[in-house]
Amino acid sequence: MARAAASRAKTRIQKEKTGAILEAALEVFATYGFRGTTIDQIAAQAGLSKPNLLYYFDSKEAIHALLLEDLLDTWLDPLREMEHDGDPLDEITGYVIRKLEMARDFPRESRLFANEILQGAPRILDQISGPLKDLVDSKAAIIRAWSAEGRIADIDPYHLIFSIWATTQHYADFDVQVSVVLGDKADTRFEAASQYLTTLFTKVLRP
Amino acid sequence: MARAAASRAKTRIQKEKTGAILEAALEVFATYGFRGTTIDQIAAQAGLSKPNLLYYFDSKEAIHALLLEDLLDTWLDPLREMEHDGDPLDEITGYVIRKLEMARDFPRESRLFANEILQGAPRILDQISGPLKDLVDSKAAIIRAWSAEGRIADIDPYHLIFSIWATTQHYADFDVQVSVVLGDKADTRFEAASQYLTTLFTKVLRP
DNA sequence: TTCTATTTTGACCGAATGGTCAGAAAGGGG
DNA sequence: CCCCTTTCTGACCATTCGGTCAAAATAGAA
Repeated sequence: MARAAASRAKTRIQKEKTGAILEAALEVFATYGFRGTTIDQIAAQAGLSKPNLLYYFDSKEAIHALLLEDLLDTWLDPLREMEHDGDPLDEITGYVIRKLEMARDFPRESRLFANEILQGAPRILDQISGPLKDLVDSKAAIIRAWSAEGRIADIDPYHLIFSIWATTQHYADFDVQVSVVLGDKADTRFEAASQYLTTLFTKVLRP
Repeated sequence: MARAAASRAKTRIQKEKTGAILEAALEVFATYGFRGTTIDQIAAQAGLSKPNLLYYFDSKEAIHALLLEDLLDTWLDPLREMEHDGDPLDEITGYVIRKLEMARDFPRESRLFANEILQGAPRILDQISGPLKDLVDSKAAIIRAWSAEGRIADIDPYHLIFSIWATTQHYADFDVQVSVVLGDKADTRFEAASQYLTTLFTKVLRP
């Protein structure tokens, strides 16, 4: 059967096909959102017939839910790495760089997340108000401590984090606009962004 | 008839109904994107029957196109106001503030734009590579001139503009996330953002 | 009040969509 | 090669979707 989200594939074919389906679904969901995506679209992208796809996943929701679950699992890893030990400036600019690398290497995941939030995050609201908020609270406390110790400037840690999210994810979510505006400089946009953002946050944080 | 986009309403009823339709469509398109939105949804939100809505607009595309046209017309106004005369720092932080006010007062317009870009901007690509790029190029030249004159720091004007767009629009497009993470501080998020972003860009631009 | 132009509705249509199912076609261990 | 399991397909179904149309209801100027 392989129904019920094919929780984790067993046979060779199951691994291949579920992988292809998730890959295809990520592409389509990231572009058109949940409601704007059709099963036929995903199936075509994955090179399967619709009934064949539905042999591996019970429904469109099931695919989307699995993608979101996998995403949320790794989405916050870069932030988790930021620790109180070590140089504050290095920790924060390191986080910025890791986040920018994620925008470069996993733009579809970034767009999937953006789409979900734009729709009001109906399926992941509890993940945001739970684990995500908790993590941000704990890291905000670290940043506040650094400020109190005079090791970085005195700034609002929450809005600092928002501005890191915004500036880095922008290069994934708004890539079309960024590339068109940059014209022939578009091919080096991530190197330029890396340098620009490092400078930006260094200046912001300097005590 | 009132067909063909009802270019500009004549009768009292036409003004009321086309206004209600566009208002409702903005709400729904901004949340679900073009393909994720149904005519019935817009009609219900506007308090009309579907055939009645289609009496005022030829198609779903027609409504969406008119919304985007109106949006693009005013979307870049805050940037246009930035001029070479006047204090560079005031000009740029003023732009940041105006952009943030737009995020606060017109979040649906911001989300509509975000949705369109996420989908690859299929309907407004020529607007972006044309007027938008031209405007950005001209303002980037002004910023570069300010840098050359030593009146602000030497930074990449394009990525500066991107970071302004990203940080301000974030408060509209990701409002759900921002509000949840801020918790009981959410009600003052725009005042706090205004202060934070002013500080941020002031530090970045100081020579 | 009358009369016409405007507005609204219900009934309808073809296509698309999410999903099912019985059976045919492979896979692959023994 | 056999035989059971896994995989795949075409045909089908109910619902939703975008959109049409003729006719009924309503505005509102004269």
